[in-house]
Amino acid sequence: MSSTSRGAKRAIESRGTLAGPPRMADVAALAGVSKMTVSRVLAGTGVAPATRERVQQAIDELGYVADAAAGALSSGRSAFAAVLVPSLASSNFSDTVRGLTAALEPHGLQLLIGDTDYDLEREERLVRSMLRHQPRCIALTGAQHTAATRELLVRSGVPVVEMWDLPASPIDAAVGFSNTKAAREMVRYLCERGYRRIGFIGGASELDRRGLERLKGYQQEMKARGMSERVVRLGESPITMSHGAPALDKLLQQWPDTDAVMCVSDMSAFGAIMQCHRRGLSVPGDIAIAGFGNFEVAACCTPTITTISVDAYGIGAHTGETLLAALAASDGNGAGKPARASLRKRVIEYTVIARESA
Amino acid sequence: MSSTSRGAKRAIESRGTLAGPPRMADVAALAGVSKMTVSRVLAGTGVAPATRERVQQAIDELGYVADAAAGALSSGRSAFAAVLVPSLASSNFSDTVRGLTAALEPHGLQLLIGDTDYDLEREERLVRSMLRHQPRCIALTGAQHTAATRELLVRSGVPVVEMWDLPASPIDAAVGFSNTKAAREMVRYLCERGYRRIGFIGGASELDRRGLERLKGYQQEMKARGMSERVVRLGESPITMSHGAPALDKLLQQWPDTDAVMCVSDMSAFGAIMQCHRRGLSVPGDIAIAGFGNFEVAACCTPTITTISVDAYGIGAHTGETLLAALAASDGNGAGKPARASLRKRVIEYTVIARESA
DNA sequence: TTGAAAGCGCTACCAC
DNA sequence: GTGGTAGCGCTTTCAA
Repeated sequence: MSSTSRGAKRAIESRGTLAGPPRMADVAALAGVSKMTVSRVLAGTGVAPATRERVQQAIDELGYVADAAAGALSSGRSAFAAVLVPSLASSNFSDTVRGLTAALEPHGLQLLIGDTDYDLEREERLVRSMLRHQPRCIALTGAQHTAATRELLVRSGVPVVEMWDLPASPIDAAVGFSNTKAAREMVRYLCERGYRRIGFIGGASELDRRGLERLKGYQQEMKARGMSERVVRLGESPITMSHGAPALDKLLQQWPDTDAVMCVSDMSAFGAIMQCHRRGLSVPGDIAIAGFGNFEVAACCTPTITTISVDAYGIGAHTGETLLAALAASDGNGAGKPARASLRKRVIEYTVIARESA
Repeated sequence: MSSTSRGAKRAIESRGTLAGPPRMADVAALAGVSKMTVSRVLAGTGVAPATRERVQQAIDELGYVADAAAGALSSGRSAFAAVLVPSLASSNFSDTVRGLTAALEPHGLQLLIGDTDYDLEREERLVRSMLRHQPRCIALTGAQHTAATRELLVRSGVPVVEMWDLPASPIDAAVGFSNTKAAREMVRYLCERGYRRIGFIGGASELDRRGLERLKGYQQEMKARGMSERVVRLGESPITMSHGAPALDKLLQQWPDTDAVMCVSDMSAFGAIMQCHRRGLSVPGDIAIAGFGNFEVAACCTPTITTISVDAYGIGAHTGETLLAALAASDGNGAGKPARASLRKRVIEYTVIARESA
């Protein structure tokens, strides 16, 4: 656009030489109909079969691709749905994104995916950036957000679902489970198996809220049973496989008689188990190790890892359904009731998967 | 918009009662300037400090968020960059996406991320869908696409980079490496270590093109050395951890004297190693096992896995830079030279990481 | 079933 | 440094 003015660009086109991609008007001209008819063909609404055929041919011939920005501007509604996850690298969250995609894509929604990197400030920036595209709905991870993020979200009037947690006061709605309760359940499981000197391995930073919730659950249940805590926190959250080994070493150094370890995730549990192998400790003979999340590695590793299974894909799928319901509700109303009014909390089940390691 | 007409909506607003989110005109009115000045403040161009201050206050007070669709339509350029990867669940590809994000986000580009699920038809649908949003540039994975995809891409005039491979005739440019050569290098490494009866474990389907390239490399090098092939293909590509165990069993059943196994990725290598543990085979004492990709598990597992390290993040980062260069070039030109003209192939280095398993 | 006109919210362009 | 005007490409609305 540096050498051609707006007017000039169209002028060229009207002379038959296309400057840039074809527009709806070009399709209309080629098919001998009005723009409106082309628009109707694209939308799949009331056009005579013969006309539709001609228009479709013109579309194919020109390789026409409708401009979504213009459509969104004109109709007042985009086809975007925004999703924010802490990390795309975690299979847990990528499964959630897959679930969301499966639910929303068939309804013509295009996902705007963002990776917050476990950073609330970055989440705020991403929310602001995504809001510029007028998404129809938003899915966030977790209950923790900056005040500005909440404000932006509330003001946007767009239905919001928070995933992977059950916030006390959600922005609109939530689809998740109590990480604290789930962790308590794992402690209970270990106790039933006869373990009493149970340690916990988790990350050192405050970034991974769900990890902190799990630690809290461990602490609550240990306290309730009058057992003393053995907590090792090490590495930037969320800790990965490679942190498992040093964390196990530190735990055994501080409390050598530990008979079971509960890890904040299967990743660190795996690292810890590998370290046990290196130290010549048998799992669970010498020490039991449990994980969280039921990642693939937990089922493949030797010994297989006892863990808590969470339906990550289901969280995404349910979130998608919840969001769709909200959109349908707001379409039905006289634009008065906001979409979010129809949203509710939805609790996702989790289960302890007993395997070889604990 | 079901009960209020377009005109009515604005009319309400002009009476002071906002129907819907604030617009630029509302900000302008509140700040006592024209829309253009607000637009300039947002763009960060030539506005007197005092004016800027007032406008910013109005923006904050109203919680104004500019509409990207309107901006894109008016300026003729969106702020989108499209990325298509086969799977978000693979840390390899999510690292590539992170690299792309790091390169493009600082330039104000918003990533449109798509997951093709290793499906070329789905890739075509996603490309079509993304093209509707007029992305400034596109990054795809692999060299294989449907004819329609190529046509769509070429017609769009948008710079395209294909990642993770070095296509013979790229659409525009490529950032990747030869998976075939890399695999040959691993065979050579194993030979240097004295292994001769080398097997290969990979997926059964044709979906994972890069996996097939690696198989080809194995076959080429084995043939060149006059060694006979031992190939097990099992499971939907890309095969994961859980396929490693049955594949190893099958390989040893068919060729019991195998002394080394090269796996299509670290995932299957890990599964194979775990199966060796179960069978009481020592790695590499009884059998050597090598992977591909240098995933985290390769460094954490016991024994640590010999593998080929590929800079997945770097592929994304370089792709981002390549794309940015193309955009800058097209901005500089008199809109004549298309952006893609300045694109070239870029070869990414890989190295064999010698670890314990082979 | 089809078309014409108006306008969505913003930015390029040119005046001042 | 600032404002007015004219669209960007599409869909809504209403008339034929």
